[in-house]
Formats: sequence, structure tokens, C-alpha cells
Amino acid sequence: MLQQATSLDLAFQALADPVRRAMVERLSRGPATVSELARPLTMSLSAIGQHLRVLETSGLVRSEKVGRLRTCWIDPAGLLVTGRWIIARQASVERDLERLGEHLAAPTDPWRDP
Amino acid sequence: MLQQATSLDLAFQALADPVRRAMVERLSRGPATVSELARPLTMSLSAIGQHLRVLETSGLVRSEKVGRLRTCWIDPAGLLVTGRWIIARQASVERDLERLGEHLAAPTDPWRDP
DNA sequence: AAAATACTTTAGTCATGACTTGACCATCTC
DNA sequence: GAGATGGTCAAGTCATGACTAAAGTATTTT
Repeated sequence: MLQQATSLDLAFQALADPVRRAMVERLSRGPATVSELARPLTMSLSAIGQHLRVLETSGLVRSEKVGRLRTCWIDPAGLLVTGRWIIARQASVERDLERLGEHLAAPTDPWRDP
Repeated sequence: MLQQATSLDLAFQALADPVRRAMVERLSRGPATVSELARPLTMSLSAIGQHLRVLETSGLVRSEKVGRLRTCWIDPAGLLVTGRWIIARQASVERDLERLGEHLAAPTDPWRDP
């Protein structure tokens, strides 16, 4: 089914993993190196590198290597696309519930006994 | 690593799949039966049933069967937990950028040449 | 009662994901 | 320049995910 992952796919897939969410949580408090990201997580540095790559290709995180340290930070635009999708659904649900409310409040049902 | 999936895990994992997001999009415009959900998606009814189960255990969707029709609808509380997580990260990032801004704006650096 | 509808279940396949290990390569530090 | 530090690459393993196909169940229609 998945023939061409959209940026929304990549972002939600990236956030689906608790380790990657932990990394995003850490980075949302400020930039960090790969080792700093790895420190609280019981996992090889290699694994963290792989998670980081997922986060980068999803657009949620960016990074740059200077010397032997790679510094990572959040790209706010990445969070924005996922946030917008959720908010749009919430708005849609609210509108739907509103319509339902109006319907129940209506004194007569125009569809019945025309 | 994943020993006990939290509700946040389940919700993000559920939204990571484009088919399931399409189902949520449909349901956010109002309730629907399983067949109605399946109609626009080129996939067996069985597959849709399986996606539905994922959405239900994640807390994003609820459903009830009456007669031979199962009607599904969004549980707004489900969208809320994911939305809150994202908004919290965005807020955190903004605070961080603000701190950075203050730092750059400061006329002198108290850490240098004490 | 037979046929159609609307799922549901089970079992199996195939692809993808999340790691680990070990070798490797720069770049600092001494 | 030797050793430690910080990261990267390439395999390989093991579990999970996304389906399908086929058979089964419960309801509704005719």
C-alpha cells in the first residue's frame, strides 16, 4: 500500500517509536550531540545513529557535524505538519458534533412524514 | 525496548499508517460503518477490520455493533493525547529558541572573562 | 427457506523495523 | 604518534506489521 511515503507518513512513523520520541523530547529542550542523546537510553550508539537518521529524513530533526561531534536540533517545521494534521481532525470532529447537536435540538425532523 | 506500550505509543503507531489516517479523516467528518470505511480504500474488508482494531485499541476510535452493522466514530480524547504531546514539544522548542535569543541579545557574556 | 449482506476469524506470506556486533575512520588529547 | 573519544558502515538476527485468501457466523431481505 505504501508506495511513496509522504512527509506526514514519515513524521508520524518517526514519532511512533518511544525511543525517538524521547530523543525529540530531549532536543526540544535544546541541541545535543549524538552521545548526549544516547546517554539516558540503554542502547548502542549505532542504534541511536539509526534512529537519528529516521528523525532527520522525517524532517523533525536536523544536524551538523563539526570536528568529531554531530550536533542535533529540532526543526520546528517538522512538528508543525503533524500538529496541524491533528488539529484539523479535532476541528472536524467538533464541527461534526455541533451538527449532531443542532439535529437533536431541532423541534421536528423534516425527513420523517413529508 | 518496547516492553509495555503506553497510550501515546499506541496512538502514534496507529496514526503512522496512511490507511488508518484516511479512516480517521473519514470518521472525523462523522460516524461510518466498516464497509463505508472500506469503500474508498482498495483493500479487503478483513484488512480494514484489522486496521480498525488497531485504531480502537489505541483509543482513537470507538465502535458498536448493532444488527450486522458496526458503526465507528472518533473518540476525541484519543486525538487529544497526541495533540497535547506535540503542542508541549512545540512550546518547549519555542522557550529554547527564546533563551537563545536572549543570549545573543545580551550585551556581554557573563561566562567569558569573569 | 434461500440468498445476500456485513462482518469476523484463522492461518499463512512477505516486507519492514529495531536492534547487535564488529570493523572502520576521523579528530582531539597527552 | 599512541590512545582515547565520537561517530559511521555493513551484516546479520529476530520480532512485528500489513496484508490476502478462505472459511465461518450472524443478520436481513426476498
